[in-house]
Amino acid sequence: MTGNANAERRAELLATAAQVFADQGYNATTVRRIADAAGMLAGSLYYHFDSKESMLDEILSTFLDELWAGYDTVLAAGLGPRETIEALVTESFRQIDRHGPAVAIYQKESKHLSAQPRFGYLVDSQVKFENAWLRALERGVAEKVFRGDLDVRLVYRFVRDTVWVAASWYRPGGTHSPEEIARQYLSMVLEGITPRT
Amino acid sequence: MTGNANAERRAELLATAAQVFADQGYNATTVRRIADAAGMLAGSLYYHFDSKESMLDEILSTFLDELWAGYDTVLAAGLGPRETIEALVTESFRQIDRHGPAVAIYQKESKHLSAQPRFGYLVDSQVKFENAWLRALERGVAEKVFRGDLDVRLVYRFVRDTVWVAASWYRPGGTHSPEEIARQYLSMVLEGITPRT
Amino acid sequence: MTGNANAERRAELLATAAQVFADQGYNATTVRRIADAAGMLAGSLYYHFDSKESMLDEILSTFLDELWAGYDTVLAAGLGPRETIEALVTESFRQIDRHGPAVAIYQKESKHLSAQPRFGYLVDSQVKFENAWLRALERGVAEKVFRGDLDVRLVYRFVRDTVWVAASWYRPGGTHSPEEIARQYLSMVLEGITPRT
Amino acid sequence: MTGNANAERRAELLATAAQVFADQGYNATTVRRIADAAGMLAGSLYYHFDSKESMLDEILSTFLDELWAGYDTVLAAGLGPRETIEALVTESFRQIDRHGPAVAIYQKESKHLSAQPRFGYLVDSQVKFENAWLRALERGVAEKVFRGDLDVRLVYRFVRDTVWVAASWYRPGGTHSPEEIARQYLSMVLEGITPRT
DNA sequence: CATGAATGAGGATTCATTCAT
DNA sequence: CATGAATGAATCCTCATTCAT
Repeated sequence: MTGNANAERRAELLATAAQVFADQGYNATTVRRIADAAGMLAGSLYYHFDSKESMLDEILSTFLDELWAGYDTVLAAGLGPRETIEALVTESFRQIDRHGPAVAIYQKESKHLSAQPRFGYLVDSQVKFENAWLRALERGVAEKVFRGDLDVRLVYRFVRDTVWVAASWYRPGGTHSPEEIARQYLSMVLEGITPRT
Repeated sequence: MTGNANAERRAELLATAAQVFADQGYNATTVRRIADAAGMLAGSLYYHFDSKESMLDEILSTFLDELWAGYDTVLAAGLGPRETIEALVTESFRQIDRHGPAVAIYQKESKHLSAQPRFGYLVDSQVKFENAWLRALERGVAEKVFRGDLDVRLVYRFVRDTVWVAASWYRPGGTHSPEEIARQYLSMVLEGITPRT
Repeated sequence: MTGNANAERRAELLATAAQVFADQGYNATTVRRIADAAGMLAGSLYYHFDSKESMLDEILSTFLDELWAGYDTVLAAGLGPRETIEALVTESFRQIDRHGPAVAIYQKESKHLSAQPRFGYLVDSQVKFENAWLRALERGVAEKVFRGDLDVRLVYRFVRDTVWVAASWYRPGGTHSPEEIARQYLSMVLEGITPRT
Repeated sequence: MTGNANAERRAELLATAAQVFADQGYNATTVRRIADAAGMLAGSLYYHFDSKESMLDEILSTFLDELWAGYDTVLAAGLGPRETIEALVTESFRQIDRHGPAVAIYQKESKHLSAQPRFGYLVDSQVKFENAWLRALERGVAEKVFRGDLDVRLVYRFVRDTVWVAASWYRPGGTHSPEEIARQYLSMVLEGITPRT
């Protein structure tokens, strides 16, 4: 059971760190601030983690692991293009609900982290991500469930950004559940904001 | 002409700084890096600017000034709600085209900068921004040119994010002009990505 | 006992810093020099103190606190004017003996430090000081134990300077004890250097 | 005549510099501040002077040259010990009147400047100064015009400090002329502040 | 597990100084 | 003579990290 207690403590500390990273930015966050928020001294964190960077690493990779668990299930389900997009969006909002800070960190920091070998998996994930979405969109265009007069790449970015940027303002426990937000988002993305005649 | 040369040099250096800030993040950017990119020594920058922070300040306030010049013209034109939204979006993409780095910096840093009194104007701008968009959307719903079954606040965030996040990937001089991108974005936002019957 | 060890270390470091400040002047003293004298690295001082200025602050305010503890006792004792002057001078030499460096720093730096709000207490102290001495001198003139043909303000400065400047050459543990020096100073100040007939 | 105009300008600039050095301390004074006070840019000062240090050097050596011109006249006049002391004190106050800032600088900075070879003359001057005063005092004790029960070295410091410290508060053009101040100081030093029977 | 104290590598900033114009 | 722009060394300070207790 010791290992379990240990794992719980780690998770707790990582949640604290993620919160602070998301609020202040990774670089602007001092180890001391994390330690303050965790009720210990800066040096003490090094009993649990190798470095500030390894905290960031663990936060991001844990998040991506869970994200892909969800995505892979969706992608393996053999859904039609529109249903795939709907399921991916819904899954994404669930991740934002669960891993808000991690998503926010990912948004802000992933671009310049990608340069470091240690964070190469960010690039891998992004490529895999792009492929999955593009394939669904292209299938949709081919099957005429999506419009064919738009640049697919632009549509991809549009949908992707539309979903993930929500992490910057979404707060768990608010008025709307992630599923409700996903529903409205999808409605806008799919139907637009002007009324259908 | 001396004042002019001076102003030009400042603008040049600020453009360089903005580029680096956008690439690496404000905190992660060292003054030395900016100086390197400008072909001078770190200390020399202090002949032109008071501090790293004042460079950031000047970059952001210059951008916001130009942005509002454009927006105010649109808002004063007495357009209908749909035309207002179209004009605001198009204007926004023009700003992204012209002030790409400044927009990217604004996206990434404005949240935690807002806390500092020096950057209070970021909050002011954001409030004014939100009011302008919300009013146009609400008028549109009232006049039935926009759907009434959606949470207006959510629509606002959707459109806002949709537009500005583009700064993170848009590169001036690419295949699409800002107006073309605006056109396609608007088409998606207004009509959705599924074909109308 | 931990708090005690902490306080002791602080006091030790402040004594070192005071020594260096007194020798080289506050501005000319680098943090590194203080650290060298304390046997640590420059950065390590910041574990104990906020800034170079806060070291100076603590040195001066500690000194003034002790000085006023002594002075207030004298002033509350209800002595006659001559005895008051004698006691103040003697007390001053004791402070020079104990806080030599602090006194020297006070002499050299107080004038331009007074401008800063943080060091406003230097002005307060100086005013209180002047009042105490002037009152004693004036009482002495009224009671005819001091000469009435001299400008009291000039006498005040004369006595004041005469005492404190001694800090610039006095070294504890020399031939004369502070009391012996006070005795000879008082003898000169009160009787002059020409023999009485 | 160009040399003359040149010399005047130099003197003017040095007076300005001396004022600022005296007010803020040599180290705390930036070349830019001096230039501001002189109505020019920092770089321009280097047309007139080699360095900030050479300004200080010229200020101090000019002062000491004039001081010794006066002192040497007094010392060569063959006066008695008391008259010598009186004349030296009076001459000193005249120097304070004329070279106030230089005297103040000398007081504050000479101790740590003495270490540098360039300012070796400060030590020479001080030694010569001490000899002159000690001789006069010792002659006075021998001739019984000064008290013999005091440590001569202490008396020397007492008189020396008493005189020079006045530079820290003396402002030319005030109520008292330098001669009047000298008169009252001498009266105190010679007769003390208690009334003679 | 946690603390307290220190390390040492930067990083922003200051400033005397130079020099082409 | 003076300016404007730049240099580069030095300074204060921060902060991730280490480690004996």
